[in-house]
This record gives sequence, structure tokens and C-alpha cells, in this order.
Amino acid sequence: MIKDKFADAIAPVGHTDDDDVGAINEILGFHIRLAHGACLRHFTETFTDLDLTQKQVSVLWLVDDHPGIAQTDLAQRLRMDRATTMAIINRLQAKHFLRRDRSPKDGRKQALFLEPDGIEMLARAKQAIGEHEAWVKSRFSDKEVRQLIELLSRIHE
Amino acid sequence: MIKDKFADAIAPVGHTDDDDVGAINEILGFHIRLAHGACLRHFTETFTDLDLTQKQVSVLWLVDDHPGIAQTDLAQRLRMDRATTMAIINRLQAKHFLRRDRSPKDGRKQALFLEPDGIEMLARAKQAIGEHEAWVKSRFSDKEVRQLIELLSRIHE
DNA sequence: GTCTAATTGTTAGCAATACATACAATATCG
DNA sequence: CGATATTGTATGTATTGCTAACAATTAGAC
Repeated sequence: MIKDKFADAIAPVGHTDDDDVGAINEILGFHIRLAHGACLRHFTETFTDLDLTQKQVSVLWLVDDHPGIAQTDLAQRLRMDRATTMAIINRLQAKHFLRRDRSPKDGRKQALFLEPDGIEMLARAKQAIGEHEAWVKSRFSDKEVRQLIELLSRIHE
Repeated sequence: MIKDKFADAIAPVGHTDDDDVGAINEILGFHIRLAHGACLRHFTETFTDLDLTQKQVSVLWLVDDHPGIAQTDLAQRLRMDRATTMAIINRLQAKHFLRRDRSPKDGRKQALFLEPDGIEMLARAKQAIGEHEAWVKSRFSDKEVRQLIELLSRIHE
């Protein structure tokens, strides 16, 4: 019944209006992190029913786009280390969303493939991503979206 | 000796070139998250010696900007819930970077103040943030930085 | 003023990264 | 063949984000 999250009204401590000193608000990285937080929060809400995280959806999506992809390749594309990738793959496998096949070409590698459950879940996830994206993009014109993607890409590429 | 992180060379699985289907690369949220990841990773590297996380620095900074701020107010500004804020404050207090004083005006609130160690650490942190910011901003013109901040603000505000 | 409701801090617990490290199996190359 | 690198795996730790419950305090309704 109690809406905990951010319902808390703030009791302003002093006088400051967030735009005084060598303000934290001038730090680009600060805004990137806040925007990410807002984004991730809305994503999580949107995916409450599907019980999937952003990382998990990304993995399903990439495995679908690249059947037989290896864990290392996945990790590289999503900028994760191998241990973290393992944890995510394990969770998805436990839910029967994907399977590991030993790669015939390279015995060290595990080729990843979506299971039927995973294919269905991905379809639903893409639907939900549509909503989520609409929420994000509602703030921008098409031109601004392209601009934003271009600028952000310079950071992570 | 082994540079684990992202040293893994990728073994391209197939043919795809990342720009075929209803690509994941067209999702704005995806780029926000990758950019955030890259940002956070560099931040963490920059702050290895200081042993501070991004959240912790933000808290120190805000407590310095708003002496006597309450935890709820902090949480609201950084978009965290109360429990998470507690954990962060506890860690910072354990390091003697700040202290809790019961607020004289509202017995429920804890007024936060930096301790001498915290003040010194924040000074060093701001130095490090300068480097970190330079790394981020090196990709952009001044105009683009302002643009980016303006656009990102629309998401988290 | 009193009683009820809301706020604030706190504690405990859980899930999901993110990372380091070490190990085994496999592949590659001199 | 033998040294080295790659890949997956297992373990362990830290941080974050959230829920749920509880006590103390305050604010509001009446």
C-alpha cells in the first residue's frame, strides 16, 4: 500500500538551488549515470511481468541475431567479462531460454542457441522494448534521437 | 599477468555485420546503457587508488554542497531508495568520511556532515573527477557537451 | 489536544551485476 | 612436442537496487 520508491517528499535542507558552485550538475558523467538510472528503472518496470533484466534481454537478442555465438563473443559485444557472462547465461539456461552446444569447430567454445521458450520470450520482450523505447524517445524529435545515438556511440565505441 | 577484462579477441561467428535486421543498435536505451557502462568502467579505474565508487563520490559531493542534508533528500537527488542510501552512508561513515547528527528541527531526520577525512577525500576525488571528465569530454566539442547534457537531462528529470 | 496517518531511519534479506583469481580443457604456434 | 593463449568454469567478494517490516517522530484530521 505504501508507495515507497521515490514518493518521499523532500524536506529542503537549506537554500541551495542546485546551481551554485562548481556544481555536480555540470559533470557530463553525472548526467549519463542519472539518465541511465532512469532508463534502467523504467526498463525494469516494463519487464516486471516478463521477469527479465536488461542484460538478459540483450543476451537473448544477440543469441537470436547470431545463432551459435560463443560466450566470449557475447561478452565482448556487451562489454562484460567472462564471469559475469557465465552468471547471465546460467540464469537463462535455468529458465530453458537457451542451450549450450559444444562448438564442433573449437572444442573450447560453447555455441549458444535459443530454445523454443527463449524464442517466444524474446518475441514478447521485443514488444516490451517497443514500449520502453517509446517512453525514452517521447522526449525527443527523430533528429535528436539520431544525434543522441551518435554522441553516445562515441563514448562506448 | 593475464589481462582478463576485454582482451578476449572475438571469433566472429558468422557473417553478420551488426547492421542487418531490426538491430539492437537502433535502440536508444541500448546506447545509453553501453555509454554508461564505459563511463562507469573508466570512473572505477580512475578511482582505484581512492577506493571510492561513483555513488559514494556523489554522496560526499552533495553532503559537502548541502551540509546537514537528510538521507531522504540525498536519496531523492540521486534517485536512490532509502535502503540503498543507508548502505552507502554506512560505508562512508565506517571510513570516517561523514557523520550523522540528529536533526534538531525534525527528530526523525539525520543531518549529514563531512568529517575532516571526508573533506580531504572529496578534494582528492574532485581532482580525479577532473581527469575522468576530461576522458569523457575528449570526444566532444564544448557545444556537443552542452547539447548532450541538455538531452540527457530530459530523461532523468 | 488526541488519535490517526505519514515520514524517516533502520534492519534484514534477496537478486543481479561486476570483478579478481584460479583451474581444466582445448587450440595454436614455434 | 612443448610453451602459450584462449575459453569456459567455479569461487568468492563488493556494490547496488529492491522489498518488507519495524520503531521513533512528526503532521494532520477531528
